[in-house]
Amino acid sequence: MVRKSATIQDVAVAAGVSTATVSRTLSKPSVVAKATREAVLSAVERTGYRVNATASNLRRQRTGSVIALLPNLANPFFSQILAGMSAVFRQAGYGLLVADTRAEPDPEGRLTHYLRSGLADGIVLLDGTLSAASLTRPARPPVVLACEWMQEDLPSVRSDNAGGGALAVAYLVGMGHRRIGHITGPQGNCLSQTRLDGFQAAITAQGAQTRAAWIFEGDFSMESGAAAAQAWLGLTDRPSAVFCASDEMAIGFMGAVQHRGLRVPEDVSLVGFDNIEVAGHLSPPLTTIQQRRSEIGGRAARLLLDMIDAGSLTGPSETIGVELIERGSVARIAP
Amino acid sequence: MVRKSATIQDVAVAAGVSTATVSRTLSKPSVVAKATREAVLSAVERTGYRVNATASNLRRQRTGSVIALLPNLANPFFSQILAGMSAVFRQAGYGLLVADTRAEPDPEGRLTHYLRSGLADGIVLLDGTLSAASLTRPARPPVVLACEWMQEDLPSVRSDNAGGGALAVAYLVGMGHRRIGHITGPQGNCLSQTRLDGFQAAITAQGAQTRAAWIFEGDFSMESGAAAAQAWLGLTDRPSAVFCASDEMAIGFMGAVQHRGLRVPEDVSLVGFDNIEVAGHLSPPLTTIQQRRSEIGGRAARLLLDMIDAGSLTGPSETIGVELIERGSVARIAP
DNA sequence: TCTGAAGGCGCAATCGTTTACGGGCCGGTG
DNA sequence: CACCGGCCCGTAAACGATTGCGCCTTCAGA
Repeated sequence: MVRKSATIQDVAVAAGVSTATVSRTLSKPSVVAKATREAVLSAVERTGYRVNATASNLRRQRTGSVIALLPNLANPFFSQILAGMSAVFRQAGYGLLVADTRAEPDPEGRLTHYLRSGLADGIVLLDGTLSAASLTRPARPPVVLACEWMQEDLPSVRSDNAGGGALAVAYLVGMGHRRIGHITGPQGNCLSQTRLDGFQAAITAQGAQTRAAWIFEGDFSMESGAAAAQAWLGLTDRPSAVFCASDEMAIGFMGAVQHRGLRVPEDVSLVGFDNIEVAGHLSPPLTTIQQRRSEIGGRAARLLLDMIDAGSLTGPSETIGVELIERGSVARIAP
Repeated sequence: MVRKSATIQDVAVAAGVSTATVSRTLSKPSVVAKATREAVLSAVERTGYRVNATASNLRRQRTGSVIALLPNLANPFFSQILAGMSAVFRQAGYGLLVADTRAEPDPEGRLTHYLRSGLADGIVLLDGTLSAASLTRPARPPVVLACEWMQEDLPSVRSDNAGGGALAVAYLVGMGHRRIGHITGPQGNCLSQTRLDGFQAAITAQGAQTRAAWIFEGDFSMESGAAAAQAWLGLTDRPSAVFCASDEMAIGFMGAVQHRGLRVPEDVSLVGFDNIEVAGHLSPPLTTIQQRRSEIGGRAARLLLDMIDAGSLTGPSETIGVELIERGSVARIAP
């Protein structure tokens, strides 16, 4: 027969105390006498007791886990943020559940589901496009947004996206570029908009120029970067540099123009955004704006934990600085 | 005051039945009379009742979640397998917990911890290097390995790695190559070994040649691919093609030789392994062996669910076929 | 010696479900 | 009419931990 694992009862018997004392020894060791504590710990050791998290959670009216809702688990960008959260939650004794919102139909329904399900003590939302009406429900768990943000005043942790756009432009101008294009993310996305705003403000501030025909709409994917390259190739009057709102679009762009026999950075300079791992191994290696993904994840996790502890539905938003990683995809040109 | 969410008691009162009937209606609708069932469902609707998973799990002696242990959450290769598992587990009503084994010290201890903790009803292990002695414990949850495998007879779901190596060689020979090198994964890794075996068997079978100096040891990373390129550059007698045991190493290799001013595929042909997303957007696009990562994840998940249902610690291993994706990193040469 | 406070511990209720068991009720059969 | 077998459903006992309440000891101070 399979021996069930020991319960707190077994430990209590083995130590000659009550279950209450065992429980206290394990959770608040300071309130039990030294001798008792040692007897209990020894009994725990002997019986191989492990606290049953389910029972504990039921009694304590919590679930012991948090859930991360992300648009696409397969996207390395998101999974690196997850990695940052993972360690923080684990140390705090929370399990990290993951769910892919876009893998199935009705992503907003999924969010609503998780808000109501009581499956988690908190939610990290990595998809700012979801705007569930259920966020106004009174008895929902705390939610923090990572990377993206929404109109509702949910706390969020994100990079300085506008600053990144400005940084890219300043660098390009410093390298002698005056005519600068941009590939945006999908329309309506907060990241797209903020990076575009930062880009345009810096263009003006730096005395560079851009124009409507040089602003290509993408969706962060490599394919859309390649499509932008086609549009760029079709221009009679091309910008000498393009700031891409994601590394993936920069890669798509680069691959497509190289495929046409043009060269980066001689024929066009590129600056990406994200600093994904492959960026440094391309030819030429990609100059890009680095987001500290792991830190974003870690901060979001800690923020959520604070809210859970405080029983609060709101908290302070945070902005993480970005920096430019200089590599080889931008040419120095004579102005 | 914050209204707690309705319990099964509230529903029972609202429907004028006992809690047992409510529970039965929700889990085995066929055993309650139609009229009763409708009354209960209506009461559920009215009260906004949601079953408390923690209480249910406690009573049913399960946890309702499975845990995926992966060496590195930030690695897109693994996260895509996760994505494949995610949907399957969700539909089966299981939550998917993730944990990063290598993010913290003592990965084997972590595995042991999860085996004993009772936190999950099953474990998907994506790290074949862990060989916890605890796997022999009698009362452990079922475990399946995905991608990798171990000496112990745990069920596993993996690609046809040897077949992939052979496929690469056959293709290269078909393109006229006779002198073929290889970048392996880390020594001792089962994937490395199997791909190497498939490679060498095919070299012999196809009448091509390789030699010890053309076999470079890598670790699947871009850096190690770049290092292999340095070694390759240092050879006086170079192979005309290199089969890389991962796309990442192929990318590192390609970046490094291009950086030296050599060209792919004119100066060296490359075949990768995995077909990661960026492979098709490189210049040249990378010819590679495709692994069906999402399917691996899905199959592993289903296998684990079967084992959980059957209360079994063993199950059938599966091998998923691979295919060669022809792109532009291999030149046709005159033999 | 008596009193009060405080430290240490046990009793038992409680968290919300599931499910074995048994008891009505109804209809059919002998 | 008695009996029996199915349906349905309610009663109540778990599942394993946490914790408010209160009792008992001990010890210091008067």
